[in-house]
Amino acid sequence: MTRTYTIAELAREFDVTPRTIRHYEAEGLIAPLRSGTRRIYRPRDRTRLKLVLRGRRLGFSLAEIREIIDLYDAPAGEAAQLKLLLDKIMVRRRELEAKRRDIDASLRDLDAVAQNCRRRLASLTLDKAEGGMR
Amino acid sequence: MTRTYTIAELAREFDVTPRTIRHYEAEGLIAPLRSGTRRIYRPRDRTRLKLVLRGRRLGFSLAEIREIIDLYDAPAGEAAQLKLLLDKIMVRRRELEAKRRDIDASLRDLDAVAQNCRRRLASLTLDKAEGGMR
DNA sequence: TTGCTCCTCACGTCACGTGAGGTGGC
DNA sequence: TTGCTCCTCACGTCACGTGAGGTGGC
Repeated sequence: MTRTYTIAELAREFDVTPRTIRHYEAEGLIAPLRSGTRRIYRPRDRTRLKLVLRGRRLGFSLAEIREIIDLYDAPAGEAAQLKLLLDKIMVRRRELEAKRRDIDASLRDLDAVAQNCRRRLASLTLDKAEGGMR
Repeated sequence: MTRTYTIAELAREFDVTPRTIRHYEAEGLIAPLRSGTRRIYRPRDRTRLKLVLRGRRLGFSLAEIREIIDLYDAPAGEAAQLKLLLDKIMVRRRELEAKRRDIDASLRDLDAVAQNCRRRLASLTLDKAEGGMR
């Protein structure tokens, strides 16, 4: 008897609205059990939701997220199939690395502004001290 | 006399549609010059567009992107203002670091699937070789 | 005049947000 | 019965996509 979750529990845990979780189900990304009309989420549903939300935070569309998650539980298959799967994985890898470069560039820009900010602040404090010495 | 760009040139360079660029102008994120009805983009407009697109690739909303870009050319201001600016910068920094953790987690997952994939592939090739030896 | 590039509506779409109104078990 | 949580429509919004129809300079 493994743990289950209600929609509100998952919504709270991942800080999204129930509507968002229902939407992912309507799009076929999650498939919880039902007890009458209520949805029952198993650990694997929770894991899937987690993956979807991580993809969303990185700016992927739901269609892209679906393809990425499909890579995780792709059928074993033939050698040709496995090579194709490896190719797809490598394409996604490169996309993620490109995103990381974007992040690093943004961090560099922010740090430059922050440094400039601190210099101005230091010189302001200095002026004030000199004013006091006059 | 510095360089200028047409909307089609920028659209090609950054691989977006002209509509996207016009939309950012409608939202007040870029403000190109006009020659009659045609838009004329200066280097600074191009830089702004670049920043907007980088923010978009990272999944920020246009409202967030506006706030982030505003951090770059915020007025000098008083010490209190500067401290507030530094606070905002640090908030954004933490957001970016969280995104980087998401990326690293995704890369680890993908690499695990890829490794598994390569193992299966290797064992398949081995089976084939053994088949030939029989 | 013919192309080409640009323009402004304006409706469609994707990923939800946000109520409106109704149901089911402590 | 009263709350509480869940449900299903269904319309609104944000960030554009995608034509439709019209204009201006080689």
